[in-house]
Amino acid sequence: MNPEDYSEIFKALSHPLRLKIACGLLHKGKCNVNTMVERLGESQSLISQHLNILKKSGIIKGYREGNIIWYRLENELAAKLLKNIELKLCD
Amino acid sequence: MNPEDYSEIFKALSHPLRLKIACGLLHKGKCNVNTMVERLGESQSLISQHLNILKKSGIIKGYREGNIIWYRLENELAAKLLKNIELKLCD
DNA sequence: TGACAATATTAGAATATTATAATATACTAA
DNA sequence: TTAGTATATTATAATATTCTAATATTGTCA
Repeated sequence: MNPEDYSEIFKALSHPLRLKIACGLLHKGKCNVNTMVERLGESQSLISQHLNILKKSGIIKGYREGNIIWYRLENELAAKLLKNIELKLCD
Repeated sequence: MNPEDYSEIFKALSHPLRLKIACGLLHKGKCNVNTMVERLGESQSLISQHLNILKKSGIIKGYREGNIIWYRLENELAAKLLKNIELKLCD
């Protein structure tokens, strides 16, 4: 991991909505898009776009189960970083 | 601290150069601008601009000592986050 | 004071990010 | 197959970030 790699993780977490999503996943374990849409009160498109950014940075992964895609946190560094954040942020 | 506050800290650390600066300060304790310029091989203006971003986010503070300004990490959350990063990044 | 050293600020072009709106894709069940 | 549900993608306008080059500020010392 070089500085660029590290800063990419920080960058992925540098948006309030992505931070909420990632933090939620840390504590809930998994979540699907529509549930995030409801919980976070943002449009489906916006949630999906931000999920994509988290996905591209390697922080989360999606697993399809029939009609639904479950997202999970899949990055140890991100998990460690998120543990420094107060819980009440997360749902 | 709300999600926006947290994400600002991440944002400040989301650039490779700022991450190097902050990580350097974590481990060296303090540093002045010209030393950073030499160590990081970037222009004085660029270093100064990025220091300003770190300063505005409340991650670092500068203390003048005559002609020189010493920068220090002054944020507990940032310090905790940076401790999750491999040391060899830091000088 | 004037010259110099250390640092900050500004302007501007190039590029990246963000949110909205509209549309597309993938799967399920009837 | 068709309708419906869940999610992804695309285009676009607005805004923000980044870097470079030039200039300004602040403090020291002769």
